Amino acid sequence: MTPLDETDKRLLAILQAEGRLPIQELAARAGLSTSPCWRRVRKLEESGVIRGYAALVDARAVGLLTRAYVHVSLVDHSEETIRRFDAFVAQEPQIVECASVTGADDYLLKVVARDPEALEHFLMHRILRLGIVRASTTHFVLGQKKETTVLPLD
Amino acid sequence: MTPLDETDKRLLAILQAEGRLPIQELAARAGLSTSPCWRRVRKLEESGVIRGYAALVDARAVGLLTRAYVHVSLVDHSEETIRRFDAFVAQEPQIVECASVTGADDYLLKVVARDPEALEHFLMHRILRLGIVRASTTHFVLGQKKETTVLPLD
DNA sequence: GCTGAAAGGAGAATGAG
DNA sequence: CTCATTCTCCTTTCAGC
Repeated sequence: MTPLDETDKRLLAILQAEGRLPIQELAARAGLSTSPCWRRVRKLEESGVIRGYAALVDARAVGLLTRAYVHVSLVDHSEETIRRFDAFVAQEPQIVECASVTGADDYLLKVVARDPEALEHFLMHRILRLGIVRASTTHFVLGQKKETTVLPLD
Repeated sequence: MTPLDETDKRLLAILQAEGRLPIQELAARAGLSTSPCWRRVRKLEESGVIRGYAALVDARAVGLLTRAYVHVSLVDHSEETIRRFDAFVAQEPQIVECASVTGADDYLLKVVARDPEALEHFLMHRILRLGIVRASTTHFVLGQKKETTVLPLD
């Protein structure tokens, strides 16, 4: 848990954009040689700063043309209700984000689907039929202006 | 643009979870040998189905403890206003998601910050001071239940 | 801590069957 | 798709700054 120095941040910035870059090139771009570069990356991985590596798939190319943000309120806040909702979210691959949030509603979900009809069907038949959702408000995405996995590192 | 077969989908599913897996292991897990596996992956990359590879960084580990979703309405919908807002979003690394959405507001942003104060400061001094935001509603994230880059592939 | 070099082994990438 | 081959890159260890 030792804080990141400027070199670590440079490595992370590069790897966030190009996760498969060979250590040699990474080292060259960050201005150090391969041995310490390799050691640093390994440390970042082991300490959990780098949670993993992922291929980023284009949603359109796999036929997922529709997405929406859905505000959700539960019927109550018993342990059992929350547990069931969490389990549902975890197990449902169409839900790609879920956070409990401040405001009038309990959760904000991000849902992907093939088309608006499929999304509506998912809302009606999978979420609302759970029997634990009191109310929901859906915001369909008209245009995705930005969507990045890159976090700012000051 | 040829549609994905089951083997492609299996490769994508694996690579979405482990983007740095060696081709040999990937091939073994998907049940084919290395050459055709490598060729398929290359095709997926070139055709844009795989947009790229990224190291996933743990937000907490780099001191980003706070995030929020922000609904935003612009003062007007002139080309100039929209252009300025888009440019701002694109250039601002703390904004990790931005979509224009249906509903009462124009945009929904996802913003990350060091702490709630830094987030409030970002909203007040960077977004609202643009002079083109009419109204905004902020939902602070209390708990991130799910956050994945993995898309469902049917 | 860092660099540079060097070595063996692993994996990427291609061509032919 | 399999097989075989070439060549790049990874990974480790050493030396020395």
